[in-house]
Amino acid sequence: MERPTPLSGFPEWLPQQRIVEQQVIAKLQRTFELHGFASVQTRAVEPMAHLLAKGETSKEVYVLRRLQAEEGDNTDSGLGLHFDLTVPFARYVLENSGKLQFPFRRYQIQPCWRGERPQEGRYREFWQADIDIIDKDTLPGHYEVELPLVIADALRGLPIPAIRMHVNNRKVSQGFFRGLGIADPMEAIRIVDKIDKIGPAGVGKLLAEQLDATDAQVKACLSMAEISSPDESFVDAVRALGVTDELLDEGLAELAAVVSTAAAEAPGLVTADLRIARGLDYYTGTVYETTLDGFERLGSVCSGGRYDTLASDGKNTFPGVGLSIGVSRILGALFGNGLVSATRETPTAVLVALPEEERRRDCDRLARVLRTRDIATEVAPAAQKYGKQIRFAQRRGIPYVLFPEGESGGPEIRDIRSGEQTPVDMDSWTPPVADLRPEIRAGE
RNA sequence: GUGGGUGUAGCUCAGCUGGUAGAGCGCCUGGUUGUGGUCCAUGAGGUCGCGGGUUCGAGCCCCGUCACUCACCCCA
Repeated sequence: MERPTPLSGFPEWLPQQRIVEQQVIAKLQRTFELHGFASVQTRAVEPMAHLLAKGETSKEVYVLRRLQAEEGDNTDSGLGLHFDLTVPFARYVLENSGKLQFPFRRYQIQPCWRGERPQEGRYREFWQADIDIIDKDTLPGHYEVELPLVIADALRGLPIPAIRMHVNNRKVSQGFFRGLGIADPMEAIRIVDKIDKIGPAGVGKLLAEQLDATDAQVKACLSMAEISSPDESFVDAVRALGVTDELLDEGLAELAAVVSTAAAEAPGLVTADLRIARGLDYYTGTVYETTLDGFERLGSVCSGGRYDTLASDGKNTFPGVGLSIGVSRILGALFGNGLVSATRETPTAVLVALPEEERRRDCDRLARVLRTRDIATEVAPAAQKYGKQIRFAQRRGIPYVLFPEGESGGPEIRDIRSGEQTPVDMDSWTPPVADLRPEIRAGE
């Protein structure tokens, strides 16, 4: 086999990076459970009809197909890999609605696939950590306030840059455009969302060309898009533009509730940012986008929103609200800039040195004793010179080497960072907690 | 799908107007004969992405192709 080359867009981490990923995921998991979210996993595939029906026509879905199809059979399986975790979850809720208790809070940490051209921060296979709260018939607004706080809690304590959550409400944009007399409010939302990329002039041009917006309308749209505030003051700013609409009022009230509560509970976390739209059009209320300080160019690392009709079978409707952390996007950026790493690249805390091959059984026994106390231990691969064996540990970041027989005649443990070596009682010795498992840290 | 950039040692990269392929780091071995890191000395390792063309001669020029990468689109 030729030497393989990486597949663009399908990242694979090295063991040390994987340790970081595992610990990040473990932290997310712990926090989500602490907030009462139950874990759910869904299959990798969904029926194409389901994937595409949710307004995701633009999504580049990977389609599943059997290689050994019947001759002349060109049809695919009708299955596609999911591109997020919200759509599969909505399907799961409908399918199991009779067995679930509502409101239902679940978290889901799985890979997703999108057949897009990869570039920095965008992969074709990537992990999302998703939380959603879904209810039957109606969903109280307080959940839209709760979710950002859970996310902040989950990311707190990890060695990653601060996050800033930008929040808007679909009703605000939609109501505003409608009250303004814009022909196609949804299209207007999409255009205004590009303001960071193409600037106010570009947005104005598109609004005029594609939606026949008048100069006055364009001006009002741009003014609206520029509104941003860490508190409720955005409400007055919108009112000052003189647009009245029932939906707009509703949205402003909801958004004000989210922002003011967040400001009180987690100062600096949330900003009302009226340009935020989100491409996915199943959102009906609050929408969230999150930037990492210093990595704004990456785009959003945690997005979501409220959806009222995504999970609906015509008879029953299950409105929900959710947020998804882009685990791969965050880690890829941090790894790429050497901002986070693990203290070692293996779980092993102790390497048992091997004096000679004939003593391997004895060394295995020593290792077993430590393992009974949850100390990750391995025996040296070969009875090389001790210098080599110590180096084996050092290269991997293993903090301790255990010598079966030191000068004292009994087992001795060596902290290879300090070089300190002391006789050890095999039945009681345990490393400091910090050395028990690899830990994640800022920097390389 | 469209456009730009880049492919040389395990990694990061030099390689002049076309003339027999280099460095740093890493790795092996030894100095140190069974206790690492520093230092010193050695050594191994390359289909120059792949295919074709021009030329006495191609890593370098031309054509094609593949991969990676950046941007557009869209998004975690």
